[in-house]
Amino acid sequence: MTQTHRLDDTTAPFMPGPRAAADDLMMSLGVRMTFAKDEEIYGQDEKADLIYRVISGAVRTTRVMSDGRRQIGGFYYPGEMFGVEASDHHRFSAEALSDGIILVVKASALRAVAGDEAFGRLTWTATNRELDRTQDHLLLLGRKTAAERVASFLMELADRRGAEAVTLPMGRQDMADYLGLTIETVSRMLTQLQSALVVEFLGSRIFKISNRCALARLAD
Amino acid sequence: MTQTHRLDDTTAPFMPGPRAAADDLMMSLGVRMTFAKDEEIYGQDEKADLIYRVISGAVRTTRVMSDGRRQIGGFYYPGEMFGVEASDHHRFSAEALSDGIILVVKASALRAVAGDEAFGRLTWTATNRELDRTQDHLLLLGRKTAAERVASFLMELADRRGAEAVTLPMGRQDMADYLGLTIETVSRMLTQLQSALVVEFLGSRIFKISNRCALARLAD
DNA sequence: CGACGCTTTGACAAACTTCAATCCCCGTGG
DNA sequence: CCACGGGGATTGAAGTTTGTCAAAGCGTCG
Repeated sequence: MTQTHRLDDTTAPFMPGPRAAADDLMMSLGVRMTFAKDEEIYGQDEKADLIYRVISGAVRTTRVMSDGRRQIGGFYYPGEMFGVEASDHHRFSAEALSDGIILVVKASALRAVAGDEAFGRLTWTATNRELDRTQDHLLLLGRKTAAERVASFLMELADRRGAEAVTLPMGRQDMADYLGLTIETVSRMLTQLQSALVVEFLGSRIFKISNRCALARLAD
Repeated sequence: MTQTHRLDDTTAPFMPGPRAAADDLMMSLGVRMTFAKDEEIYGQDEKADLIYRVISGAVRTTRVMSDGRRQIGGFYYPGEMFGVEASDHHRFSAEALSDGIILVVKASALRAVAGDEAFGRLTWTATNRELDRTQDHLLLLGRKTAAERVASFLMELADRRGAEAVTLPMGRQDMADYLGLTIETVSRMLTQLQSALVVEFLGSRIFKISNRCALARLAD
């Protein structure tokens, strides 16, 4: 979807475009916390009274079944909010994909300072974007083939990060758990996309889209 | 919205559970409309300025890919609200599963009468439940086997309808499109559950849970 | 009764997973 | 500086699950 904020891996507080007041307040009220790779930011069923925003690094939300099967609900990149689930407890856990910095704000404090209305707009927007992405994800998992899933994933990532050469902040296992596949299938689809000259990999974690139309077509 | 529906002026039917003020207002402000089986209630990308509630019958929300593959986002039963997506356009279309009556309210009118706060609570709750269900659905589609998907589906339906013998308001194709399977696989899993004496079918559209624990275990 | 639509069943094919081996990148230590 | 080691990624072969195609069963409604 369209980003209201430009993404920036540096900790620069600059954000082009108009910003809501609650947004600024969040930056000034919040506490910056560092997280190591794979460190848990919050756990499933934990009380959800904090709001988070990625400053640097990236985040995944996951849910795990009793036998260890894992589903990743989403990835979050610098400038994006997460953990704003409106019920009182989290339904996914959140972990850092890499070492990074997360802005943490107490929801009640933000509400008190920003006012009900601004706070409501902020959480409403976040929840809404969340629902939107989850619904796209639903179609991907329910009805797309492995090739389409991988193509969709690369496409969305490239759109969200908006760079020429995109770095994957996650390994194959995380991609697989997001796409409902295995790492082997993900790997095979990636080589397939390279053979078709649709994307080019310059290392296992960095790629460039060679043929955007073809990729869009494959993603459907 | 098409203007070809006649309004139904039957008086408010039975509604289980406690109700909020905005809830009552919705019932009195809203217009009851009848829909025929498979009739569209709203379309994808249509403007979302109305709020809906099932009075009788049932509803599905669907998204269709260009080549016809279809994903059902959810089912809605009497007493449940739908169409409260917070962005300005619907991301799924909604259709009647069977002939039925839908309460339709203009969002802005409800807000004006109920007040911002009550209205906010109502839509917040609805959106939240929606996100909750969608996230469960995500895990189902991403990581569950065909047998687990069908078991989960029967389980959830039975819980939501809360009756001894539950009637399936939809055919196999709708179940398949919700579960990310084909009708044949759904059918096979259903016969498998019957052979295992977990559920009992008294016709293709009505079932009873014979062994709740076993079903819960299979659903994971 | 007969036709139609939906469901079930069977045989086969395709997609994806599993298991296992190898490769490759990258950091570490000699 | 280069060899070594280790973790993640890729590839291959075989297996399993699910999809496809086709036919038969079942129920309902004229």
